[in-house]
Amino acid sequence: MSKADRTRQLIVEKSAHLFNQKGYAGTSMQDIMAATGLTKGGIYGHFESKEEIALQAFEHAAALLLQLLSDSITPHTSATKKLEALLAFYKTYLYAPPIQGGCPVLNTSVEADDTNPLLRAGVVRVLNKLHKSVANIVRLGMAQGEFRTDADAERFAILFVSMIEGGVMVSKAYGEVKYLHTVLGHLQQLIQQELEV
Amino acid sequence: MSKADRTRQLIVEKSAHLFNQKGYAGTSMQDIMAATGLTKGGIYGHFESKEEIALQAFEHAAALLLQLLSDSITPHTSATKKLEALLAFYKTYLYAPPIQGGCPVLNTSVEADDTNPLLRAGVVRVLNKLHKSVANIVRLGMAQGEFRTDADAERFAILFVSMIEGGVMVSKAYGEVKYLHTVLGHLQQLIQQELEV
DNA sequence: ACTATAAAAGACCGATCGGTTTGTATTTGG
DNA sequence: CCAAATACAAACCGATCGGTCTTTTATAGT
Repeated sequence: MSKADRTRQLIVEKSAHLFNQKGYAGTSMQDIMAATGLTKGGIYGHFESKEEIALQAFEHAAALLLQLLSDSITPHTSATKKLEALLAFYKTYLYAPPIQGGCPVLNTSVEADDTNPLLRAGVVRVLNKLHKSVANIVRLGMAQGEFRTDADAERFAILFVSMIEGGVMVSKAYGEVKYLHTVLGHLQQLIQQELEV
Repeated sequence: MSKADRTRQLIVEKSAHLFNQKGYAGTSMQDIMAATGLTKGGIYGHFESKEEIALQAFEHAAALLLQLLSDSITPHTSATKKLEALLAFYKTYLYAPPIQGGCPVLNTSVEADDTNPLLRAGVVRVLNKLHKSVANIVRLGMAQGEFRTDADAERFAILFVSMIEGGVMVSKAYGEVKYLHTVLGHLQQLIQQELEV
């Protein structure tokens, strides 16, 4: 890994935390300089604009999240266990978030949906992956005979993702995990009542 | 209503739309000047800082939302009808939002939870009101014999609010109402399955 | 209508914004 | 180990940031 690549990665990782906590407009190049220990010359040698850094930072944060989710579900063969692994992941999410500042999809979406088409497009791509991930698990459960054959995988995936994002937002606002945990509890119940045979 | 009061209100109303779409950090005094047709002198005669405007703008947006929700539920006596009126309100929410830019609670919460304690405190207060509103309807339904006496009003309120916020966020990201509608459909189902006798 | 008062305009402030440029270190391939 | 290439520091740029202040204009009570 070349020096340039290492520096690029440093910038992306450090600014991912900044953007996720302070937002795109709320994060200045000064913030990125302080977090990386670099000067403007060093940063703009690798990126041509603050926006490009923000896009890369979001991609990094999203990739990390998707990787952790993937790591959670792959050990299990049972679809129920896979879904429960996702719930377990989010149960500790607010205590030890991979990127400080909460869910990058939620944060970026709310700031970018009316202002930044490129970031918004990135959010949509990640949301699609999340939906597909969950829906695929449901379909696997149907194929493995764990879940009802008339289950609606897409609908369940939408409920799963929306509810968790909502729970994360409310819990972050309050600074209490109770709200997210209530939502996760309901999702657990939903798996049993709507999916399992 | 004095000239000063009218101007204050103009500033609050116009900037509520701006902050809700572009965020606190993303909205400049220039934006507020352009939206109100006033100059800095005219604005800072009524507010002492941008933050004070943002706080008032959030209170205004939240009060408007709570008023519209109240207007939706008061005509009905049945608790089921009241809850369904809330669902109906959110069914058209993204088409004709009272304040452009989506849910002010969601938007403000996501930007402020890590950066602005005063705004975050406002968010918590509004979320409490929303939760109480829904929980009170559930308790009314229990008292009126519509809902099971063992229903958990607080838990239902948390699910109600979290799911809608999550649905709004995902639908706004996609620019499609499908996601919010799926969530609203599930809530309708939840009323029948978990609440009604 | 007149006058005391309040509201708004507009110039102005230092600080900071994102971004560029130039010179100096520091890598890196031969 | 050396030279061409690259990475970074630091000074610098115009524009814009939030906010102040003085002056002019408009409002309100009498």
